[in-house]
Amino acid sequence: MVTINDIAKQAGVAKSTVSRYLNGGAVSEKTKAKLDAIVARNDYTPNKFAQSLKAKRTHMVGAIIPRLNSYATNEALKGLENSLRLSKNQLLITNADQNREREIEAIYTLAKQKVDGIVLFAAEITPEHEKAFEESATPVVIVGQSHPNYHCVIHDDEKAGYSVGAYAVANGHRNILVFGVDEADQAVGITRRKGIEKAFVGKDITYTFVKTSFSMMDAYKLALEVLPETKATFIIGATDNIAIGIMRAAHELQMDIPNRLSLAGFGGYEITEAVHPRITTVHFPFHEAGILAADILLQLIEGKEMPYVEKLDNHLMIRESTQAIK
Amino acid sequence: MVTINDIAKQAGVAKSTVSRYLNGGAVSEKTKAKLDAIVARNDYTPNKFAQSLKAKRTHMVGAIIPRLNSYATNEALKGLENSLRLSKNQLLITNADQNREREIEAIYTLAKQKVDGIVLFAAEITPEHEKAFEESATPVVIVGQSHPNYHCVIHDDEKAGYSVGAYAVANGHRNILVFGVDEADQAVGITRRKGIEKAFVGKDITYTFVKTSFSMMDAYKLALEVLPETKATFIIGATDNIAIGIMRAAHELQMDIPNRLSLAGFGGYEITEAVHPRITTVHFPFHEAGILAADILLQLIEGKEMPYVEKLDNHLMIRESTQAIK
DNA sequence: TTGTATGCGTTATCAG
DNA sequence: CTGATAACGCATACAA
Repeated sequence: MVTINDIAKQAGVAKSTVSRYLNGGAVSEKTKAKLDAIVARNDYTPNKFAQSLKAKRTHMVGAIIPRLNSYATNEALKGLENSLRLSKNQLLITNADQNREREIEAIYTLAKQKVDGIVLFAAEITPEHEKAFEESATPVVIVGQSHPNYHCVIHDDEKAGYSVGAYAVANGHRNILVFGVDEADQAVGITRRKGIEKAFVGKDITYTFVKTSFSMMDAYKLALEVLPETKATFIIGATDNIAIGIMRAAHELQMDIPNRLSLAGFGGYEITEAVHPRITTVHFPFHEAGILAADILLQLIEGKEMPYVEKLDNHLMIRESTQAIK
Repeated sequence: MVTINDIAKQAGVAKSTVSRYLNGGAVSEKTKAKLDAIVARNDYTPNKFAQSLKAKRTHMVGAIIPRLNSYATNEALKGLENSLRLSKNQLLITNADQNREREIEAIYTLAKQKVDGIVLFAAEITPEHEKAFEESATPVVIVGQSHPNYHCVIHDDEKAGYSVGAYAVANGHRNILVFGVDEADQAVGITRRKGIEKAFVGKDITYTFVKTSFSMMDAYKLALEVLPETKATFIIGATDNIAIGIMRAAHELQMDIPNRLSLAGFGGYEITEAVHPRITTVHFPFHEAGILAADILLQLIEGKEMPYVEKLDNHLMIRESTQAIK
């Protein structure tokens, strides 16, 4: 490995001069030219670890994601990585695989790696999370959930829920079935649901709520039980994945979508456009969420003050899986 | 930040003793007990950078992936990360976003970060790749493509192709349409196709090949053009994504699957089981590929010799999207 | 503008 | 079994 010392020797100067040259300090034109050549010839690059040891700045930021194959986090990750790359930072992705302990562990691991900041794609913020953040003393941005003590990038889940609920009502549906998730997930389990229900207030709607998980397969199985008995004409899945699980069950049960049943989801995943019929859904700006998270984190790392909550907009996309009651 | 020096002072020993204690060297029971307490109390952890500076070993390995939302790479990544975590290594994921330049750039970036090794999920290995690997002098494992100069974990694509081709033939299909991809992707574009075609040799098959990309949308658009005219009774998509694109087009064109058209794909993606009808496909052990890649890389880092090619098996999963000719 | 000296936190060597 | 010391590669205060 070629070090700053090798360069200094070849150039016949002190290594401190080379260091200055590298970091934009005062160097004479002549030595600068000489160093230009020598550095290029050896294609020398400074040792990041030696630098970090001094500078206390690693130019690495960690991301903790709940699982790898989520359209939402993947899109956000893309935005995040891109912004980070432009500002010469490296993204370190850790997959917690839906496991809370691994999520906490990841915070500590990343802190040990001395990342400059952490982006957490969260379902839930527990006291253990807070403790871990406390101890690691690292700037944090949370994506997808809101929390009073941390900087958050969130989606307007209440609006999203309301859009779908109001759309169903406006199209004459009076019996509506919702496949939701546990309240542990604040954004989806509580806020989004609240938005949906708000649309029903004072409207004489028969409304049923059943609880499932984020898994396509679980939604499918539950739908297989629930659908045959339902009188509902409009079904809302709390995510597009859930909607797809429901759709599969409906197909197998020969319940035509949208004639027998309207179906809507949330997310705007690519796959909702590839199935038949295409699924009505709410499009969330996941990519922008990633970019925004990078922005905020970078500012935080610089020591700047930032607003605690950034709420992103979303909009309903009406497609063939839903129709008005005749 | 609490350092080895602080610990040493508190314990009234030399820091070298603490270091030995930390790294399993010879320490008396008494000082060991004392250090146990002090280290715990301060919850001291060694500074990774100072360690890396000495050890020339960062315990980080880099993964370069072509894109984030690929079922295949996500599964492999999961296996990879898990194995790495068990051996106390950190995974650094870099998304090249289908861009060859960014792929090359990533190799250099990771090398600068001094990762101990690199796992490349590749579509194609160009001379630039080779050059980058050469210069970075880092152990490399390539997943999904084979190359004579590097350690590779590959799938038996020829067998996979043959399975599907032979299945179609055995079920009486005589006119077969294949949606393939460019030959730049050796594994899918050449080997897999070769396997398919091998099954047709000497069988009096009318065989048509059309070329598309890996994108679901592209396959859909192409299918919309090609399907109306085709006399084929069996369609093979080179990946499950392509198959899904074809399926959407078939739905829109009111061509019933499987009665009018049998449809098969490759991969075993979860989504093939969630659509209706479920798609016949070849299941590849992506997760195992990741685990195996981690294994090999770790050995390589230790300086051990390893076989250059590991080929993984796969098997056909027959589902409702295909049926025999009546 | 340049060079010298020192420290960052750790591990390894070697003498005690 | 322990401690002093050098070394890893770099940045910087200070002197020249």
